[in-house]
Amino acid sequence: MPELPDVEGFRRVVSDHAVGARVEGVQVADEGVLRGVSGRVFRRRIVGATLTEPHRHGKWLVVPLAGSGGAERPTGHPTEHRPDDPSVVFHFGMTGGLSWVPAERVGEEPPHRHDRVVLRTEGGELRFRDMRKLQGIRLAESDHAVDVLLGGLGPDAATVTAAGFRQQVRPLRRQLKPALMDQTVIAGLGNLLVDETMWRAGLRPDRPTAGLDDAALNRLHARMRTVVRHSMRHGRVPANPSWLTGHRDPGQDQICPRCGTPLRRGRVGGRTTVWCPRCQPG
DNA sequence: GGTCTTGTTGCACC
DNA sequence: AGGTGCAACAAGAC
Repeated sequence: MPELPDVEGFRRVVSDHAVGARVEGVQVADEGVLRGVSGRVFRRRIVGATLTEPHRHGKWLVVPLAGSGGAERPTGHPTEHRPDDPSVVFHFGMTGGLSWVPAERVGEEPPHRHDRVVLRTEGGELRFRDMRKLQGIRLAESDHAVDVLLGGLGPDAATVTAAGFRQQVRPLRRQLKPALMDQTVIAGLGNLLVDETMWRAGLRPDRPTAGLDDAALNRLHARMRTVVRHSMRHGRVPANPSWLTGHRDPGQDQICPRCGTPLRRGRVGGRTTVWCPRCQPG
């Protein structure tokens, strides 16, 4: 599932329920989702720390910690994140997710077999579930380490300006869809969002980026922003009848909701791609 | 069995 | 250097 809007939904889960909570325990059911850190170190760093306001860049979710690891401090438990405090950094791959289970419901909601890591706080549990373990959880030791980790990403798809978008895309000489999927170009777009965006912009996914003038790039940017913002409100890419997303898959009608033409299905940039041959001519 | 999958990385190759 | 294609990661659906 997770593209930018899904990750935004996970950010809200943390923001709405877990900010200010002190981590009392960490269960690592499957160490395979921890990247670059052992379960032991991860647990030691996190237990006793307080979760602070999360932020998202593209498909990455950063949860900064206040205070870290074990030792009680004379001042009590700090609740302000400082630049040299660590952050928990999530990437959800294709099948990851984050949910909040309030303490009073923890008993009724037994662990799912794909719940890989659980952070327990007084108010409830933050559960990281991931079927395939294509990505996972990292621990960045400081804000600088977060910057290094995420430094290669392009501007976030939800906030990039038209000028920023043109600047990123214009120099490229490649197919449009793989360009937009590339997280170093624009961060946050996945397969569904990109197909939706190009369908609305009337551009074929396999057309070259070269030849798109400022007006075309501005239009593409505007469509992208509409798709991304609408999806963010839903916390996922909506399977709305007026969206390509509601028609693209076998089991759906696979008819363009705008013109009724049968949709085309193929591979572009190695990914399953759906487009309307009439609305998206060369 | 085979093929497919809403993500990313590393590598060979052009 | 920038771009492309493929395998790998892992686990399930059809």
